[in-house]
Amino acid sequence: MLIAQLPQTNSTAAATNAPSQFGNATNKYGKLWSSLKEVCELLHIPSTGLGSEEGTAFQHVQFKAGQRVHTIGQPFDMLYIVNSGFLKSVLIDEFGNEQVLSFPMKGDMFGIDGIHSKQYASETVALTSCDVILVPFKALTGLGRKYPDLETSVFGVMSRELVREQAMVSMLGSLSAEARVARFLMMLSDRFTKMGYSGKQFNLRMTRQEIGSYLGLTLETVSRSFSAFNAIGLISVDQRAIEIKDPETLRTLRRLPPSKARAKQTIAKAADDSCDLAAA
Amino acid sequence: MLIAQLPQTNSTAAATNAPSQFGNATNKYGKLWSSLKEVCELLHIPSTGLGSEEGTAFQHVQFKAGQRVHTIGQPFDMLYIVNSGFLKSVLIDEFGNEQVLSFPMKGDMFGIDGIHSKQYASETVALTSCDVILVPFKALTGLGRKYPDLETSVFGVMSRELVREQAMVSMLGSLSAEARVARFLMMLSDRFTKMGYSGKQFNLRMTRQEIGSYLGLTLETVSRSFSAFNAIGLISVDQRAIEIKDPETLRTLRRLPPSKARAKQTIAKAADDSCDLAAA
DNA sequence: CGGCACGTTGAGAAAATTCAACTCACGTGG
DNA sequence: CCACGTGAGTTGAATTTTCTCAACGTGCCG
Repeated sequence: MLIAQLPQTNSTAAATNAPSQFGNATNKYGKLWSSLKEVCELLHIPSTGLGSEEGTAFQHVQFKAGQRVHTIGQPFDMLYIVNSGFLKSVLIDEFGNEQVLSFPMKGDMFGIDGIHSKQYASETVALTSCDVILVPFKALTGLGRKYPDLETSVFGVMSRELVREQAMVSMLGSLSAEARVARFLMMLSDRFTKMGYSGKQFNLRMTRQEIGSYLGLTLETVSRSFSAFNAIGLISVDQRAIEIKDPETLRTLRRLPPSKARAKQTIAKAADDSCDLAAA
Repeated sequence: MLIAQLPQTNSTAAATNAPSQFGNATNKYGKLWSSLKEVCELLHIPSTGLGSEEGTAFQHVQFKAGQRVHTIGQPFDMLYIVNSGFLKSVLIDEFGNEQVLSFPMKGDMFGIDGIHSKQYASETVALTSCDVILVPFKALTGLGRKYPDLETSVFGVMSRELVREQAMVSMLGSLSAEARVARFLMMLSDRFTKMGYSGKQFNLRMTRQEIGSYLGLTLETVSRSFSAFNAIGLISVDQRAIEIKDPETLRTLRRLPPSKARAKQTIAKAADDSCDLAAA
C-alpha cells in the first residue's frame, strides 16, 4: 500500500512519450494527464505561441497526507507542480531536526533545488491529499529549446522562487515574532484569494510546529501570537480555523506593545552615495 | 541629492552590442572582454562541446568600492558574474533599512532575481574594487538554445543559488547567534580556499553591521561573538583581519556555554514513514 | 588636528525559548 | 458506545538569548 505511490523513475519516459491513448483521461481521483498549455496556465505563464504539441502530456500523481513526493538525496530528474492540495518542503539538518522551507500549493513548482547537484536537497511531503503534476526536467528543457518564450518563463519561475526565498531571509532577519506570524497569515490569505477561495476565512493545513519551523520560531511563540491577535481582534482563531478581521494591520504590523519607531541612520548613508553607479 | 541615484538604464545598451574590434583587449584595469569559454570556467561549468563562438564576447566593467552595479527596480536585462573583488547584495525594506542577502565574490552570478519581474529585486554594491562581467540575459538564453548542456548548466547555477538561500533560511531559523557567526567565518574560509587564497588568514571585506544584517543579528552581537571566539582560541581577530585557529570546532559549533543536546522527537516520526518513498 | 565611521565592551531591558501543566479533538479498541 | 491514548494546541512562569543604549577606543582622511 505504502509502496504504491512511488515516483517511477522511469515515469520520465512514460511522461515524455505521452501515451496518447490516455488522452485527457481522468479517473475518480481527477485528471491523469495535462497538456503543456494546461501546465502553463497553472504556472501563470503565457502559453501563447506554443504549438499544439499533441505528443506531449504530463502525468498526474496523487498523494495522501503524510506521503513523500521526493526525499533528500534522491536522484533528480523531475520537477513537480501542485495541481491541488498542500505540501511542505523540508530540510533535515545534521541531527534530524526538520526545517520547513516552504508550503507548496496550487500553481507552485517544487524540486528545483535538485537541478544543481542532480539530487534533491530537500524533501517534500503532502499535508493533505494532493494532485501533483510530474514534469521531467529533460522534457521541459527540450520544449524550452523549441519555444524560447517558454524557456524564458521557466527561468522566470525559478527566479520567482529565489525572490521568495530572499524575502524569507529578510523577514527572518528583521521582523519580530509577531510580525512574522502576521505576515504569514496574510501570505496565506493572499494565496487563498488568488486560488479563488476566501482570503478571510480558511483552515490552516499545517501544525503550529510546522509554522514555527517555517518562521524560525517555536510552536509556543506561534500559538501565543495567534492568541494575542485574537485578543486584540485582528483575527479569530479556533484550532486550525482562521478568520482574518483586520488585514491592513496584520500586513504592516511590526511589533505589538511598544512601537519604537526609529528610522535607521542607514537612510542618510544610502542617499549619500546613491549617485555613483558607474556610468560605464 | 536624493534624486540623483537613478539607475542609468543605458549602460545596458553599451554592453549588448559587443564591439568586436575590442577583441580580447585589456587595459590597465584588466581584461575588457571575455569569451564564452572563460565565462564558463569562471562559473565552474563545463565548456566542452561549445563552438568557438568567435562572435561572442562579454564585456567587463570595473567598479570601485561603494559603487552600485544595479539598483532595486531598475529594468532587468543583464546578469552579472564576479571576476574579482567583493560585493554585497541588499534588499531595502519599506522603511529604508538594509538587509544583506549575499556577498557575491569571484565566480558568483548575481542579478538573477530580476528575471521574474523584469526588474531587479535587490541592489548590488561593490565592497572593494571589482571586475564584473556583463552577461546580457537574451544573449545567454540564445546561446543556451544552441548548446543544450550550457542551458542545463545555467539552470544549475540558478538552482545552486536557490539551495544557498535555503541553507541560509535554515541557518537563520535554527542556529544561535554564535553558531551563525562561526559558520559565516567557515563559509568565507572555504570560499577563500577555493579561490586559491589562504583559508586560515584573511581580511573581512564587510563591516560588522553588514555581517549582522546578513546573519540576522546586531553588529554588537557579531562583535561579541568574534571576541568570544578569540578568547577561547578558536580564532584570532584584529579589526578586519581574521585568523582561523580551530576550523573543526567552528564548523560544528552550536552554542558556546551550555550544549544541551536534545535530539528532537522528529526523528522517530520521520523514521516511521520513511519507507513511503518508492525505493525506485 | 578634528571629524567620523568602525569596532569593542558593559549594563539593563526586552524578546523569545524552555519546561511544564492542562485542555481539547479525534480515532482505536475494548 | 464509551474509555482511553495520543497528538495538537494553549497558557503560565522561569530562564536564556539577544537587543538596546551608551560610553569609549582606534584608525583614517581631509
